[in-house]
Amino acid sequence: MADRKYWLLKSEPDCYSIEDMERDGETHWDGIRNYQARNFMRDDMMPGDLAFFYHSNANPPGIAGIVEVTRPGYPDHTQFDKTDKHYDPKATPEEPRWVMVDVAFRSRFTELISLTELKETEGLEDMMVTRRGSRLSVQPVNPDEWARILAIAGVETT
DNA sequence: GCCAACGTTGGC
DNA sequence: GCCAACGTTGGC
Repeated sequence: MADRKYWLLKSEPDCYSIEDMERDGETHWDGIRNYQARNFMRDDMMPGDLAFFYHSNANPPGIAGIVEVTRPGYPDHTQFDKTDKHYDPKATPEEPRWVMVDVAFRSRFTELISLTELKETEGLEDMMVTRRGSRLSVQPVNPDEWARILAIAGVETT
């Protein structure tokens, strides 16, 4: 797949971990409430794209595995649900504000690649996640960075 | 728990 | 449109 794109998706393992992802097999990536992240999901993520599953707010934080996008952006149902933490009173089904994608489990790394290790790896200096203060929860990853990280993980191909 | 680095909100 | 106040993210 020549035009496949690569991503990094953050999730707090206390909330939803790579183990949960492996167990579920597939899930909605809902609850994203940041416009830049939304735009990536709405405009750029396509089925077949691959993403690192990143554990944030974790000890240690880092990349835990890989998921594949299986459905492109569509309205995030939690924005309409008054009982949901991510309810948005300004969103309507006619004019939804937030989107989600579906992702499927692909692999879980034998060992998590910690943020410290990412920061120490040559060639990853420009990744958003290795830069201080980066809070974006959906980030593009370039093919070179993707390959370098797979090499660390000891994964042959994906 | 602290706090830096944001993004959002709302008064003006 | 400016910007201060506030809320959130997320490493440490």
